[in-house]
Amino acid sequence: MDKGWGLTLRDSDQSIGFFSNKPTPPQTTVNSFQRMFQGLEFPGKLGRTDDTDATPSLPDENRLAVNEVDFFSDKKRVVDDREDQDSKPSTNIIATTAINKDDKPFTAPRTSFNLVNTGLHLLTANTGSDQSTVDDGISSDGEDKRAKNELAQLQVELQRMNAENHKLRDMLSHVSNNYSSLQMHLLTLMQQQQQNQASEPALEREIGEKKSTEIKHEVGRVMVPRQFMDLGPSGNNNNNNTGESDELLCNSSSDERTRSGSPLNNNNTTETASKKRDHAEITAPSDHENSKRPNPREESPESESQGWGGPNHKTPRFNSSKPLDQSTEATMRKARVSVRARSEAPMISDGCQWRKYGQKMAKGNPCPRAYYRCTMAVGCPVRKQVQRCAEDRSILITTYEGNHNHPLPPAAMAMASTTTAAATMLLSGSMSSADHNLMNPNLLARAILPCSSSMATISASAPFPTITLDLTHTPNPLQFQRPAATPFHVPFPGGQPPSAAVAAQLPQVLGQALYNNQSKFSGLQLSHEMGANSSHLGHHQITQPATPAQPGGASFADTLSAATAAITADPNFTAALAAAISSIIGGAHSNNNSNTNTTNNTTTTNNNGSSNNSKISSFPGN
DNA sequence: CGGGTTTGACCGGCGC
DNA sequence: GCGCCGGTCAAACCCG
Repeated sequence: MDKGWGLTLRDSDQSIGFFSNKPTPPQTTVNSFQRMFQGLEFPGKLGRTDDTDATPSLPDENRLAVNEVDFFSDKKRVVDDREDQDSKPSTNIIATTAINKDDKPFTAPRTSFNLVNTGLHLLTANTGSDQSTVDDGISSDGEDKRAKNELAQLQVELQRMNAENHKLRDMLSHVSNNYSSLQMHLLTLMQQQQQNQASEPALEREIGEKKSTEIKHEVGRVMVPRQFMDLGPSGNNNNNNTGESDELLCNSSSDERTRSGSPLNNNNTTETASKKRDHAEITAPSDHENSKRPNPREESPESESQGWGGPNHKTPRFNSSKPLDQSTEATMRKARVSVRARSEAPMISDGCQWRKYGQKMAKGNPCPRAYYRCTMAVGCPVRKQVQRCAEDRSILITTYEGNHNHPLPPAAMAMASTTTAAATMLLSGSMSSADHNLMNPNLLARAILPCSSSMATISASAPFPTITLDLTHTPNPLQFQRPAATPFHVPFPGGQPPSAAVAAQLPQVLGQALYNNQSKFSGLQLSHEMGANSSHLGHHQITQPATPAQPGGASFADTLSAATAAITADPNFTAALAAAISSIIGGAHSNNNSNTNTTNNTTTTNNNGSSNNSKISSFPGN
């Protein structure tokens, strides 16, 4: 006897019903559905995974009695534990259960639901022997027992599904990160190819014929930014300097370094850096809580090699057995992303979890400098320094280093993307220490970031390449001329000092801007406007709307105009800024969905800052 | 009690 | 060689 059953999702004014005229309905009571759905995630519509034609029509014999129960009549909301849950419309679940005239319980095979948008697989728990009845509110003891059993089953199933959901989410994050890495890899290669074609003459003019050959050699090497996720050891790190780029971007993987047994080393590297630690430490990076280590100096590789650099970074653990591959880490200069923002809070929110591991009084600044390391994963090499500006203590300076070696929540991807993008760019500009003398970093910076202003500076000539986002100044739109020796500037649309919360998002914006600009202009600028006109493009883009500067065909100036309009129209700086950046980069990656998402997300962003939930944009795949 | 913070000590590089 | 300084450690402490 066919028994119909149904489930209706009511989203706003729309009701989506799923009815089955399969021979047997799911053996689940309404209350079971309710219990099952409570606590589950319903970001989207509900569907069925069986091949049943979900027609609302029921066989006549099934239309005997219908109980429609609002699962959430108790006003309990289904809480999506994901970060973006707030932005999702609430969905009420209505279960429509058809029963027999005589209220006999259904006998049903195991029927599965799919939460379409989430991959959640929802199975109605039942067994052939455990029959459930429609809960009419009047339960006998036997029914109570069955209900309890069913509840237990459902809870177990729910836990299992939640675990599966988490696993799937993690997998998705992982895949996304890998995608990002690969894309950056590709773009970097493309850029380098274009640089080879376009910039070498300029470089040769600039640095001389003799050294240009070295640069050609260098550029010809694969400077592959491997970051975030471990993409495996670089295949051609035999070169003395190549490893640096790898290091900058893939040093995040402490595991990799551990597996490799030793850091990369550079022949050019003075071995004094590693002389004292040669014996150490190819130890397992099981630290995280290094405070419990008996020998603190034998800490995880990343923590050793990923010191903040400067005169003190403890990079070098020279392993003489691998002199070539390991050399780079000794000379590794850490790419840093420094964010200056006005904030009264002790720390800007960037979506990551940090553990403070030290505080020092830095010279020349009465404010102490705090040291944090990422604790979202064991052995994550990412660290940051937080210090207030000596001149203006309302300005908080946060400096990030390293790349996360773990999946990131959306809120944390902003900073991670930034550091990666900045590192990529800085790598392109700074290369190795040896080549650094040959390569004008600003030259490369111009190539990567044709727009310039006063909002961000890139200091590739520092001991450690650092990009500084100065979010405390009003950008000067007229400042587009960059003397070759001055730091390179990156403009940030928006004419007011953003809050720290916004600052937490801006690195993402910058990162994406860098990222996109890098790909967008690497060929364009270098090939067409390299050199004296390198600053022209940035101005041009602002002032001449007709510039067809985007591969996607859209006018860059148009997008900037739109950005300006967005900024002026929207008091919400975050949203406006995101819209602006989205517009700016919109054409760079026509296939980059994140651009679209940028705008979309922006419109729903809570600008106040709690940046964790606001996703200005996401790196492709990050 | 576990995790985070504080803070003095320590380490290592660099400049003189 | 020595001192300075940035970065890190880790025991003690704090807090929920």
